[in-house]
Amino acid sequence: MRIPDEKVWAVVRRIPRGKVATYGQIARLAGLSNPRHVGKALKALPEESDVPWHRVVNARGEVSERRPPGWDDLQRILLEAEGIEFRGKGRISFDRYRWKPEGGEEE
DNA sequence: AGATTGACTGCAT
DNA sequence: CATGCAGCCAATC
Repeated sequence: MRIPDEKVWAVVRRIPRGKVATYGQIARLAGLSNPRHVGKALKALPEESDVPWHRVVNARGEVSERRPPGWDDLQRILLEAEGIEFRGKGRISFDRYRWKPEGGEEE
């Protein structure tokens, strides 16, 4: 892998419980040039990992659709378990749950 | 080696 | 607020 996927996982691990981050934020923190690579790293993420990949959402504040339908539904369940509230169709209130990277990681 | 795709983003309409 | 188009890098075909 040319892209430091472990770095991405490290950033995702830093996400406090009850908050979410966008691929762009993670990509920037991980030093990646393209947010798409974040998705690739998460795709290669082993399930035995303790990385809260479910806290990673797209810029619109909604869960991204993966290739196999149904997997994204699991993410929503996990987010609700974290205490995150969804809007009508499955969108998250960013103003409330957006994670502030290395600027005051409060929990 | 060239073309296509992919867990995306940002700005314009 | 939803939709459309372009940019981006790496992996895969």
